[in-house]
Amino acid sequence: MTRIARELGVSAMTISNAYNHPERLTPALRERVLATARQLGYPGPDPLGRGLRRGRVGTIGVLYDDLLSYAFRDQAAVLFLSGLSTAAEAQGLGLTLVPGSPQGDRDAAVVGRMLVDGLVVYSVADGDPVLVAALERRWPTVLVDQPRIAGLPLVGIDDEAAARDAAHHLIDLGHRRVAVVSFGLGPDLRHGLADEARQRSVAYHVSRARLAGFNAALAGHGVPWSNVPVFECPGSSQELGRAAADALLAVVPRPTAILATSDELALGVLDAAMRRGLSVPGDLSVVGFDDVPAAATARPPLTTVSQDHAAKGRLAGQMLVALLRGEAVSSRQDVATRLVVRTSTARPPVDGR
Amino acid sequence: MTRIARELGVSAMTISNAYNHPERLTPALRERVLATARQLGYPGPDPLGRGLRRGRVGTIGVLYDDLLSYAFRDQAAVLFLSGLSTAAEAQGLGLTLVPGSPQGDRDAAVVGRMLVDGLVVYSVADGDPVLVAALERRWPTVLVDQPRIAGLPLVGIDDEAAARDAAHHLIDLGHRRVAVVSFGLGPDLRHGLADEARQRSVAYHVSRARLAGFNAALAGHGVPWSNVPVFECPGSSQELGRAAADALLAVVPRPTAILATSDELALGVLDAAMRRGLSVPGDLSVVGFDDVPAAATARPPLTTVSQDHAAKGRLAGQMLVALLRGEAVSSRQDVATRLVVRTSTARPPVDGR
DNA sequence: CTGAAAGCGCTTACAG
DNA sequence: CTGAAAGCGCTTACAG
Repeated sequence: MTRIARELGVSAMTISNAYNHPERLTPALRERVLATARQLGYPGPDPLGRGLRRGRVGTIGVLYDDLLSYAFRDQAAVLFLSGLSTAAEAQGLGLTLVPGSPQGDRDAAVVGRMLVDGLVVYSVADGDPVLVAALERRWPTVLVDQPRIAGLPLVGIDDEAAARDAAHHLIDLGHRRVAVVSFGLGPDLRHGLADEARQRSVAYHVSRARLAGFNAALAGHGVPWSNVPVFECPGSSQELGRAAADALLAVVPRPTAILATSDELALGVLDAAMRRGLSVPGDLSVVGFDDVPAAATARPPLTTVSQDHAAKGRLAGQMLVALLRGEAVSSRQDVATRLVVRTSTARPPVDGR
Repeated sequence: MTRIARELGVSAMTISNAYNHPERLTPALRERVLATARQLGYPGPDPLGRGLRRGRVGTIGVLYDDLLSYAFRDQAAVLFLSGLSTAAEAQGLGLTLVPGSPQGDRDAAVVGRMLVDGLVVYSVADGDPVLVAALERRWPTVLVDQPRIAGLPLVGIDDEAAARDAAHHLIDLGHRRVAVVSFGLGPDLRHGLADEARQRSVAYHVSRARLAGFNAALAGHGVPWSNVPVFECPGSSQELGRAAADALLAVVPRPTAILATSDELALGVLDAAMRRGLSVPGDLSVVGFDDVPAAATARPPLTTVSQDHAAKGRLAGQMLVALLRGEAVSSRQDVATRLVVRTSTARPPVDGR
């Protein structure tokens, strides 16, 4: 910047104004500044200098679960980020995704290097060391799909009620042999049936709440939770859902219905059923969660819990923007959910097997 | 930092040393510094101040294609990032993913806000405005799966030769009615058969090279390229591959083989074939590209072009680290590829339909 | 083992 | 319409 100033015989401040307050310069001078900059290869003000002076860097950080490998395989997460980036862009804010390590051993030191003005925390495990370190920085922060933390606004859905409705729907249809396919209960990538101890130590708010909702609805109608196998997948993808269903459907007598905690998993379940020659919903009913676009076009179209992921992202972004402006923000915003009944659910087969 | 210094009656420099050069302090003093910091809620040196002074922020940026929505749906991209983050972490460098906008209208202004020491550019479309703006910043940069840019080191594979081998394999088996399922030819998210004009204007290096390889092998053996339908998908996912195959397999006479430019697409093709009751490889041969883990476990296991994505990421990371150190770096590093023949390919059906 | 000084690149009040 | 000065938070030589 000094180079350009010297070259033109003007002050550094004039260069700064050429970029930040064009109206303060005569158009001719501004043109001369930009032309000289181009010529000397000056790419515009260094964001470090600006950031230090302004106390703002113009970027929002997104903290998500360790598992980069799965975080974006779920259309729900992608829709959320798309809504968030819409809100950020509207304010001229950039978005930085702080990646996890695929081995799940992300180093909390990355937090000390983060150059952001605020943070959106999206479905991170309880006690995640990066989360802990980030909270210490006391950035303006919005939580999404997380347990409450005092003083931090939260965006979410009523996971437990939504899950209860989903399970209720199966009960109403007459199902009594129900199994669950769930994404991670903890950050340690377990894969397989989750026993009682495992279920008691769930580290993800969303998993905890949805299982609790399933439990409440089923147990309330004569299906003891201990009779409901819960297959845990280390993420949310069709492949994992398929593998989980392969395990659950090999049991005799087979479950007549499967509740999945995401549509991606549920789509995998549909696929596994088809590969085994089982008819959905004739032999097996399947319920998803999220209502991603693929749920409606699946074969058969998926009964699922609908929520507006993009709206959730936009809302979180707007709340963070308000926080950055020092405006008051409501401590909790719930996005509505709604059970969408399509044709992947029906009464159980008459022979009950 | 000044607060802590004042509180303890020491200089700011001592505080800095407590964090950056612990050995320069007596352990007792260091402990006092850290304790006071904790007490006063000081989270450690502000990375902005450090960055400005050091001329380094300790973070590598990754520029990838506009489409966040698809970038991570492909296991190949995820493996690449995992390799890259391994190399970055080994040097204590953070990784910042600069997200695109899902609508493909990412604003080049984000570049002016990026706080990074260097850049890895991963399969970005020719002329992408963010890429153009980023190159103007003259950060140390490594290109991956991109066309050459003078002065910038490049990591890649010989896409054209690998594609040629894949197509050759089908020719050798006797196939003459071949179709192609390709991921994006341009950043504009088209979906459907790509005519000649579209194929001439391919904006992604990788798509261009692979189509050229298919073309060379097929045309060289009596299968004119104009007879080979190329179905373009706006990304790389199983769903898109399935939809593409549905379109291609509806044609009479049906192709006896499909070449896909990624395994994700090929897995979708397998699924579409199965849903139509077609046997693979009895009725249809399918070839993928990438050899992601799911290729080997697919049903049937997928014939595909194998490349080591994680190694590619590690290599790119190591080259960027060398660049940041001012070390010399070779201008081009190719990762090996190899056609892995599994059981998704065989001779065409005798009746040829 | 600890400190005083300079300066990284920028922008904000305040003058003129 | 343009400028001189101060300072954002830090760390690096250099002294002592």
